[in-house]
Amino acid sequence: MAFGKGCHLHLIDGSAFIFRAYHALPPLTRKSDGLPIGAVSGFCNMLWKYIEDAKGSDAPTHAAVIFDKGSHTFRNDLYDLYKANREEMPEELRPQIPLTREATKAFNIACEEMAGYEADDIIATLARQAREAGGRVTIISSDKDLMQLVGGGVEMFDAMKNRAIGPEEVEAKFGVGPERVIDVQALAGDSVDNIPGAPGIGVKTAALLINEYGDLETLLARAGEIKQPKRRQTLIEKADQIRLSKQLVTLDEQTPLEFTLDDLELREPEPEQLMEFLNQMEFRTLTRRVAEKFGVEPPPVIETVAAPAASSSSATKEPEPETEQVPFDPDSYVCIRDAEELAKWLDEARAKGWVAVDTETTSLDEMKAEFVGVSLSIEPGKAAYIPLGHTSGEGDLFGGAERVEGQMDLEEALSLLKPVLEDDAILKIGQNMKYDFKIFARHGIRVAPIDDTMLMSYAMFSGLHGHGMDALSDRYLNHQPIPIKELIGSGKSQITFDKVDIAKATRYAAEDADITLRLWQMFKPRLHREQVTTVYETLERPLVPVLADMEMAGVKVETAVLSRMSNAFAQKMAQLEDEIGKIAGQPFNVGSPKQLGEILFDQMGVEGGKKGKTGAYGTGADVLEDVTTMEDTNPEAAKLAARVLDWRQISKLKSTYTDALQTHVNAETGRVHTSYVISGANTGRLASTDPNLQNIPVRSEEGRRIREAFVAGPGMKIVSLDYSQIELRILAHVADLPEMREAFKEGLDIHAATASEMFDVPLEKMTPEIRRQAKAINFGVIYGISGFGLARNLRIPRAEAQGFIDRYFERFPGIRKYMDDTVAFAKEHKFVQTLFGRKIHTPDIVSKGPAAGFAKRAAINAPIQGAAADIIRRAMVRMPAAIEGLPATMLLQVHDELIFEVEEKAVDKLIDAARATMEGSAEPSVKLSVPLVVDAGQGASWAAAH
DNA sequence: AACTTCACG
DNA sequence: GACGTACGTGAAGTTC
Repeated sequence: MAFGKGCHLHLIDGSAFIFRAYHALPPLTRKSDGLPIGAVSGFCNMLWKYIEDAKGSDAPTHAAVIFDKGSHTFRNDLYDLYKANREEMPEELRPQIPLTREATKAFNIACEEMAGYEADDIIATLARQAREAGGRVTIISSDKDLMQLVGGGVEMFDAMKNRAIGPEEVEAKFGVGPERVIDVQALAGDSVDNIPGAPGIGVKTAALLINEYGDLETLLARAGEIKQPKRRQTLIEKADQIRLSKQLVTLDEQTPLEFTLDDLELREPEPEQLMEFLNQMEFRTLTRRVAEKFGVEPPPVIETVAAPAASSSSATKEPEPETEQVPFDPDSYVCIRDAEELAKWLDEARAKGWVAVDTETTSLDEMKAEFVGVSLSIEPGKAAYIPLGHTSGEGDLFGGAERVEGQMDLEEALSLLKPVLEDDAILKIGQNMKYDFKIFARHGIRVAPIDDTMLMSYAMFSGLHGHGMDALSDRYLNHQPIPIKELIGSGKSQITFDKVDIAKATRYAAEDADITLRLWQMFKPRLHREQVTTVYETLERPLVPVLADMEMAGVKVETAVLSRMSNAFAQKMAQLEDEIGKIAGQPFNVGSPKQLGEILFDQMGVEGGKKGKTGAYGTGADVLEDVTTMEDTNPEAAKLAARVLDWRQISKLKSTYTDALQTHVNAETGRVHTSYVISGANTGRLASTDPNLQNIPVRSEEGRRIREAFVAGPGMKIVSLDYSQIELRILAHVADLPEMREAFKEGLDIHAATASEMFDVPLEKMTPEIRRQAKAINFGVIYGISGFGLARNLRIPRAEAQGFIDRYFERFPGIRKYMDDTVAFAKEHKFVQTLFGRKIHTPDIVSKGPAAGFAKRAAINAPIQGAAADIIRRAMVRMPAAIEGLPATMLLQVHDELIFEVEEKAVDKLIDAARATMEGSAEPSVKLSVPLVVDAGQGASWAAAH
């Protein structure tokens, strides 16, 4: 039926329905997999009720549900702060948005949206068209922004209050008729949508003014006549802002729609289609109601395996894929070679609200990597690869290799990808997203929002297995991906990805995106079941952009300083080698523990045993140190050991630091860019690689000088802030040690205070030796103390060490309870937890033999080390906002320390802001019973800042 | 690739 | 009664 006179169009504001449903209902989840489903449930119930209610005498002939699409509209182009203070869409809600589209279609109601326009604009346009065609319109919404449309056959209906909104109701709200609503809104502004309006003028005053002058333009033209000086001044000065506001609140009645009113003709739901959807969502009640209504049998209820309340994770292979899995088919993957095809895929991503993304590049180093291709996946089995930088031939000094035909232009592809990658209504899913984030960031694209399957795995399964894609695919999808080696080879003959044939690359790269999407679909609901959603969302995921920015910033390193040190070290080493050769009676490779062992123990007759599976002599520093004490029995060996120790120290500094660091200086930036592995340590700590900047020497005077090469740029300073004794403070809190808590509150030297408590020595009579022993015990406790270990560390008899430990437990009874409770918890659950909910799995806790001992100590240590890691992660996530506007950059993290580069004049401000953020970062999640204290230092170099 | 050693918190 | 033991990392060099 063509739309015309006598027709009645119902327009449902879909977004309003969704939000109302979301906020009205408790957070329901789908039973079979834990998918959040509350908003969809509410949405369906509202639609059903609407259909039932709409059947009276005034029934609609045409109807549509209108949705917003994306968040960027033409209004953002007019005013970049439009809706800028909108809160992020709740995490639980995001995956439900596409489902509400599906629900609408299942109800057989037209479902419309339009990129670049708000739902309100589509509603305005349809209302105008219907009005002009002589029909009537009812807008199902109570949104005040739609009230400008009321009149001339258009009215609104508030479904919650069950009342119509006509011209009288609009006038009651705005003080003017519908035709002047936008004038009032332009003046009054709107804090929700961040429309500025005229400062100091609200709806009441606006209506007064409009009623007096007739309309907005007249008012602005005659603003000079206004008596109140403040009001007059505002209207004159802010006229532009008010006109802009009017533009923003005015709905676009000329939205270019791709459908007509006739397409919206109301249809009865198809019972089967509808029930299949409802059943899939596992809405039992509604499914039954619908079945009754249509007089058909409800479909069989989906068998659900109730999710266990506690964690169900185990070290064994998961039998997860219960439902039929779409088979992997590399031949089905699409190779995207032109803009039309890419646009098609991106539209599907928009419709779904998510897309898995993976990049292929020429290097593992994100700071050097060039784009070779991008792969996308929208649903399991459906993936595509966009080749962008494949080359052939060798290339030479004068020209790059030849570009392979049939590839999109990189810039063109990126310009199409950018709006999707930055659209906050489209979730970008990746495996190790920090890598892809950095590649895109270097091309001016900030990917957001994101999900990362590697980090999901880390949050759920830390301690159980690795989180690389191959391992996850094998374990959870029972699928072995194409090994990268098959494409690029290995070792010396390895090639870069751009040299890979496009057809092969498509099969490999698209598969990665496919796997990532499948893993995500499996992991997302499981985060809830494992109760680590908050950990993932507050401690893992938000770290991705923060770390990416730190890594991209890099730290300035003076190669000249390092080079000078290298030369000095080389000289010293040669000298020592010479001496060592003379003592040994023959030259040998000092760097070879095997040769050294044979010379020391076989030729020079030092008493000492073999160890290790290989049967080689142990020649570690502790062994050699023992040998140096044999001046009386074997003076030659003692001397040799001492020289070797010196040589080893210098060799280490040279090869690992002064030499290697220089090779890591990026040619373009002149700085060193480390890479942090978020899932690197089981406890929640980060790991730093390529190069590792978390183990730059500091303990020895010689080594510490390497930090002099880590410098600030001109006019800048290096600032270092570190948590003081954070692990002991956490121990004092979690193990409930009142004496230690008090010591921290009083700001005492904690090791001295411990010594005083243990050995009954007053603080003023403390000796360095007693304090040293107490310090060793304090650390021992954190590591899961044993008499043997403490004895070795302090080089005292085992019985004496055990005596210390007994005494410690006696004085701090909370310690023993903490240890016992933690181990018992680990045995029961096979994991331990930090204060912030991070889980660290300890499957070996039940094994027999030495592994059990390791697992036990790891279980004792993990909640402490892990909580400290959580605390600094929280600080890092908050840091960008905390130091916003300051000329400062966060550069490095070293477990309990954050390092910044700051303009000299802002050093004090930076320290204040960063310290406050760090000291307060446990809150509000955890209120510690001990204060967190942060020490700060500054200087031209890292050495000076420490 | 495994092992040893040693740098850091 | 014996066995092995501090917790968490990454990199370089040697050996197999």
